[in-house]
Amino acid sequence: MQDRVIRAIAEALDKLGVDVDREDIQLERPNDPANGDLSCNIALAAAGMVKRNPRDFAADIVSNIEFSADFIDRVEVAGPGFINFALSHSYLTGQVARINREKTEYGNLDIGKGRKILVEFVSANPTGPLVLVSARAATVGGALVNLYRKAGFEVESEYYLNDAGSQIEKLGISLMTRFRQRIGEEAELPPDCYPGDYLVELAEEIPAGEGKSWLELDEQDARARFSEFALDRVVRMIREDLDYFDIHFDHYFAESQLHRPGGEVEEALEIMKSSDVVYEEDGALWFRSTRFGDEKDRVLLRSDGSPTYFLADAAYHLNKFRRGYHRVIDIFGPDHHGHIRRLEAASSVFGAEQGWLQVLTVQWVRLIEDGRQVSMSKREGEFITLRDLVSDVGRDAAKFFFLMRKNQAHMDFNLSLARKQSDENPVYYVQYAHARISSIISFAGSEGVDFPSDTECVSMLREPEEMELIRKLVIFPQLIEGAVHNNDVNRLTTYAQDIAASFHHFYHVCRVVSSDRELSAARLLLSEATRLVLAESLRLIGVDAPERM
RNA sequence: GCGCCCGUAGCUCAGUUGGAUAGAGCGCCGGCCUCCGGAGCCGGGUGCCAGGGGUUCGAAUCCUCUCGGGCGCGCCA
Repeated sequence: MQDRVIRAIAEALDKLGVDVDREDIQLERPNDPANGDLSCNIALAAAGMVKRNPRDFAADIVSNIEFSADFIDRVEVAGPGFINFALSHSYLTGQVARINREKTEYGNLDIGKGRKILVEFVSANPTGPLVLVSARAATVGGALVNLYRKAGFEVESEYYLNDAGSQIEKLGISLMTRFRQRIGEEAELPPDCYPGDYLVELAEEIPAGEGKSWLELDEQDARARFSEFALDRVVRMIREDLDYFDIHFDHYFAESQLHRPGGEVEEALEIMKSSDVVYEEDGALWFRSTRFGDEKDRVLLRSDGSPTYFLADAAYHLNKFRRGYHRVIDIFGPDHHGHIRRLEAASSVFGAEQGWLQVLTVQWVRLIEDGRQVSMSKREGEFITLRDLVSDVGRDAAKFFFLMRKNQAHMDFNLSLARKQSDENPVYYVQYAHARISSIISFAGSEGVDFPSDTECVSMLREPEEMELIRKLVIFPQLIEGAVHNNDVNRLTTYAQDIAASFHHFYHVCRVVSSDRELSAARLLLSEATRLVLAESLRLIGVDAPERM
């Protein structure tokens, strides 16, 4: 739709002998409907170049522009020199028929052209249950995956499992301590270990005989046994949490595999050495990341020769790069934003182009109840978890609320509001619209009004509320495009609320099922088109679209 | 001190990658069910868009400085 308009403007400019890049011709949607459906500012933007008054220039463009009447029925100059286009009635109503035809494929785009991308998210350390930030990241990541798929990318989702390194050792020590306590030994949890109750529970699950036999091994082997046991259970717990939240990953990528002999850790090191971006100092090996805009250089190998967390992370990105993704998106928590530069630096050493790695950050979530902040830690070492939140407010409300904010903004999560199963809660507002439409459609069927095989009847739609609704349904593909382009999944929630509101307005003014059979058929098609767009928006967000509630 | 993020209505936040008169939800007040779902609709807003400067036809949006809040700044992960 936009392409057609841009082409027509470009042709008009050609006729006037004005040379403008097609890229520079941009369309937008005016907020005031009096200004039409699409607006172009090219006359304003190019007035300086052609040394003309923008309004006169715009008028010249308008008089040279050509459209078929079934697409655009009005083109006019307005304000300081905007060129405004009003879509024709037959084009708009025709879109209602189109949505009914394309169904869930409406809004599918081909900007991905089947290229592969990877979205890595959550990736919380497997040392305990998932907490709130992870829930937010899971929601954003899940929606992003859906969105990119809709835009024509081949998308894979991945969870990076830090199953190596010191925190796993501490996890083992923590569990070992809990086990000792369980069998009546004197044992105290060392500092820096994990004090959460879940480890006490895990210690109960270890068969007593087996646990005791582990304790008889030498210190290091004993720890390893407990670590292994803890890791297995905690990972299982995390997967269950994600399952419960209905977020699924194509891959779980274990850090430990990077450390295998000849693995990516070694390779990444070799590449860096041969790229002349490393140096030795104080017995350690450093990456000269400042050369790529990082604040300081980073250690790759400690003076005892062991690899840092960063080296493994870099190696992980080398692995991703070799897997041939067109683009890789990482979603980081607020405490990791300092890692962005160094990973971009490492990626470019491995040969990735600028922009290959896109890192999004999600910010902390504060819970608010009755206007006051809820303390995030229940007791020492126990934080409010994803599971706590979901069992409190429900999956749909949690996801919807997370996506009402842009991901890089801090958010106050209004628990009292999210819990309410009433009109005040925006999730139910949107879901209610979907349920209501479903109900109307089945009512229509019971009254003998069915979907017509011939969709000509849509031309009968002409009430202002009908047209307002149609205009909003028509922008769905552009909404998807903008959301993908900016990695802005939160636009979908705003849009869904907007569609729901427009439907309710329509519903209160226009009776769908009436004695006028043709009009009823037309409104049934409009209702179904709305339902399809709502359901699809909710699907992308990861929220159910119920037929009854 | 340095870096990143944030600052928009009483509260929580949108704001279409620089556009025309800045929007929604919550809260508060008042209306609307003999009729397809009242979890709905209609009406009620004096916002120095944190503040100063700049860029241009045009700024909540871009640049710069200041103020306020969050998070980072380890041979931890």
